[in-house]
Amino acid sequence: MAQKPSIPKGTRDFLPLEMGRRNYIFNTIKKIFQLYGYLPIETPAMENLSTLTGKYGEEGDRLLFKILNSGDYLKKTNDFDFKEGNSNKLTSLISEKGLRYDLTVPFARFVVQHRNDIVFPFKRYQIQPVWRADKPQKGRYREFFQCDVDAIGTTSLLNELELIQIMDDVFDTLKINVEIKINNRKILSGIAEIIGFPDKIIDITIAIDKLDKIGLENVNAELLSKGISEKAIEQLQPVLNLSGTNSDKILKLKKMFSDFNSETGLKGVNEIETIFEYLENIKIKSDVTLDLTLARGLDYYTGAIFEVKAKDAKIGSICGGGRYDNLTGIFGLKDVSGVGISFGADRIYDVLEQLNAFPDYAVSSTKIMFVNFGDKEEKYCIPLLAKIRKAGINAEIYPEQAKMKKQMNYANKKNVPYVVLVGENEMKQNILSVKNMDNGEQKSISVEELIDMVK
RNA sequence: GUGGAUGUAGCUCAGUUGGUUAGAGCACCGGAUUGUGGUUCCGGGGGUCGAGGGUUCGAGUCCCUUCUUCCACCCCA
Repeated sequence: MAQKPSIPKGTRDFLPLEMGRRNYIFNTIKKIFQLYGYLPIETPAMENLSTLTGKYGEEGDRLLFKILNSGDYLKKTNDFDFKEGNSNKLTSLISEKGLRYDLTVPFARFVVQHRNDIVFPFKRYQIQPVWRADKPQKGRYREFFQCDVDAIGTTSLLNELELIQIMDDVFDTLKINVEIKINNRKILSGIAEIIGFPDKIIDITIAIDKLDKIGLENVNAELLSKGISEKAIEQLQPVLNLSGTNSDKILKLKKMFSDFNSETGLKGVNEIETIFEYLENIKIKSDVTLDLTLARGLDYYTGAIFEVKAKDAKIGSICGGGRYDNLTGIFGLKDVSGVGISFGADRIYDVLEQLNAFPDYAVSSTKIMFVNFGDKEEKYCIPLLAKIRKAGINAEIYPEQAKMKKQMNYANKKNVPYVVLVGENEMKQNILSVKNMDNGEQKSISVEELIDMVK
């Protein structure tokens, strides 16, 4: 019985047209990464679960795709495990591998494992799919591509600057208007410290991250429900209402942190200030704004955090990242700081589609097609084809001796600009009848002339 | 994980208060036209009406379950 073909929820097939467009995105990103001296690496689709779990917070663990052990995957379990109903424990017994959730954690693992084979500071880029067991919706897929750039083994803020330049370059080249938001985890820590709830930093950041979405009142309500005192929330208000230019904000924050003697907060502000100082000397097309409500959920960020939003399209962030001081520590390599960002290729695709901003790039497909008239003609055409291909021109011969109409139709649908007809007459005279599919004109020329014409 | 909408031909969709053999456009295949495509005309193939169960003389249509896709929340690229 024929079954209806389908693919898993949240995954997609890509047609040739879509692949052309996707490659346009990947190629521009890749080119810019290389321009800044980053080198490519790849890591496997699956990692040991021990590498992945606990790195993305509770929510992240839930979204990990786990792979069932091969063979009799139940052999390590017993009746008690099932009766107990502890699915976390059960999972560890039947699954030891999972699909990667992002490219940053596998990269940290990679750095530790290959520390003797790479040169520090190590600048790498990586363009590969990642998987999340999320519920799919607009701009959210279960399999999607991330394009990561990270510099690891250096605390220099020049890296942060470079990443901003890369973001600006990429979106300028792709012609997407964006706002680059920047913040610093140390500032957020400083604030949590000042208001007396340093342990609640995660709850606080998640709440204020929602400010532009749910409004000030709801944020305050959420903070209260997370056990933050009213007095502390009161203290937080000037921060939430912080406005003005980037330098205004920096000045106000500086004052606040020195008044309250918060070393961490001050350090964060200084970092931000340095980055903005760097930016003064170069041209950046995108808006770069200091946004204190930018929190980002990932637990491992310790310094700068970035997020990019498209101004003219309604979709989540299309790029994000930050600095992590101790990601390699979990794998046994201490004191290696890194910073990186990740471009969401699939969302960028959606934005470009919404904006109708894909260029009319030349699809690199067949330029010349030979019509197939019969056995004798086939044999005559084969060396001609070889010659054309040798000259670097994409060419093909219709593989069957089908009706003219069918062959012409094929060429037409594939947008082949030139069709070559070689029958008895042409063979006798040693010429080709070449039809221009745009205007329908046809002329008799030699192979050499054809090559010159198409080249 | 929570809530809402959705599903009819390969695609986009009609289908009356439940009533004969479920339709259209596009796409596909063939012919008009055996060495000339994109236009036109004529013809043709294609459906477990998402799946399973129920109500009914009778279900694409009503009810239940389940799955898919989309949207919102959570979270995120």
